[in-house]
Amino acid sequence: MEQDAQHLAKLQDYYADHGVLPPYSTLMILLGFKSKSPVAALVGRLKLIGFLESTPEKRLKPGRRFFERPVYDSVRAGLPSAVEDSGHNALTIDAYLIERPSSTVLITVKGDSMIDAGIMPGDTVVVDKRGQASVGDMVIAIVDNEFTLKTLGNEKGKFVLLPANPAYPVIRPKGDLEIFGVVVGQFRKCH
Amino acid sequence: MEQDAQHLAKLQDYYADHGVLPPYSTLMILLGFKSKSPVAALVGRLKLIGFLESTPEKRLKPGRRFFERPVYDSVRAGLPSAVEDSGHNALTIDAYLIERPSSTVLITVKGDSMIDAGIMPGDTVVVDKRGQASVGDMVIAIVDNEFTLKTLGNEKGKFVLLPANPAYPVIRPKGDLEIFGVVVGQFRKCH
DNA sequence: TTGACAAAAGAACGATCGTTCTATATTGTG
DNA sequence: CACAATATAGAACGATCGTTCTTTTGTCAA
Repeated sequence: MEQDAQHLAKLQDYYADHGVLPPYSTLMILLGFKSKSPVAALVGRLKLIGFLESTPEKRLKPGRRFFERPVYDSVRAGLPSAVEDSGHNALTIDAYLIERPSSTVLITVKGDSMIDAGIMPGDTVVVDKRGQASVGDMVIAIVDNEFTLKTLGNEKGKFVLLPANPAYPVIRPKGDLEIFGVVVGQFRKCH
Repeated sequence: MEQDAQHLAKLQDYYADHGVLPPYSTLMILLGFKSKSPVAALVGRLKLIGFLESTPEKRLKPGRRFFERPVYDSVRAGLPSAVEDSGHNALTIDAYLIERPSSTVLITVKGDSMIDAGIMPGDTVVVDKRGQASVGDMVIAIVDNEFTLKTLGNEKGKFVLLPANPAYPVIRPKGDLEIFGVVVGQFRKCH
């Protein structure tokens, strides 16, 4: 159906508002139907293409592609509002940023020592917890019992922590360097 | 009850897995009860303190505080396992960055004209499609049939587009200015 | 050991769920 | 305009929902 995209959009907004998908009866009103039959048909279609699923208790739940968003290029190539698109240019942010969920944590950034790397105070970084890193990686290191976000560098065979802000000094650990994890992504909300 | 915290944690995990809260019958099994009464009591308690709510259809839904997570400073507070938080209130990055799914699209950034605003080439910005914006908003404007990412400014009563990079000029549209949407978030994958 | 209280088990209730069927309305086509 | 194909309206179904009640079990204090 042609309207499926709009109906799906309403469903997604409803979920964003309420944290829950509505039952058929509410869905019926929400979409402007006067009976449940078209709702059942719509749900069936959205299930087939992966936007909805059913729980074992026969309730509606978000499907695999429910959180996908369309991706535009900077060059305006028309209006790809197509939901029926096979998802070639659509992605969910979580799946994109997080490759190993079990070892991934999020850390809020304090300070502007990495500002030249495009990481600003208040940003959240996606960190893959692992004790080892390579030179050039952006890492969360533990210095003086605090988390520190820096780029891992090498100076005369020893690891050093490089800020991305000329106002900050290079950190040269006296003993060995404890690495908490490697930064694999970053995100920020504007206001 | 003492165990309420653990039960709530199981509920939160279940929601993170399924995107849905379970009915009492499933909840009963999930929490290890053999009847629904203790579940009803637990739900009642969690509702009182704002972690759960009921929909008009009498279904369970996440309450105001359901997505709360403990906030830690970047000061390492002892337990490395307790660090797994970001300070924001959502279980998924998608839900955190996207408030209006139906009008939200993602646009990949080309060029470094907004680099001082922490937006680098290759980043993806989260854009809420709307034709109107306020001075100071970061906007996607349409100039010469291409998307342009700039801050909306005001100069002698006329809208202008301000880059966040001294190497770029201020854009002063001759006619009227077409706004595609407002940037509400940004994210980036590191390699 | 006994008694008092709290928590859980179990059963029963009307209401609402999602599904499915037929009947009616709408649309497109020749 | 008439007909065929679709989509929606409406009604009915058993199943499951969340609630509430009574009964049983468990726990601590006297």
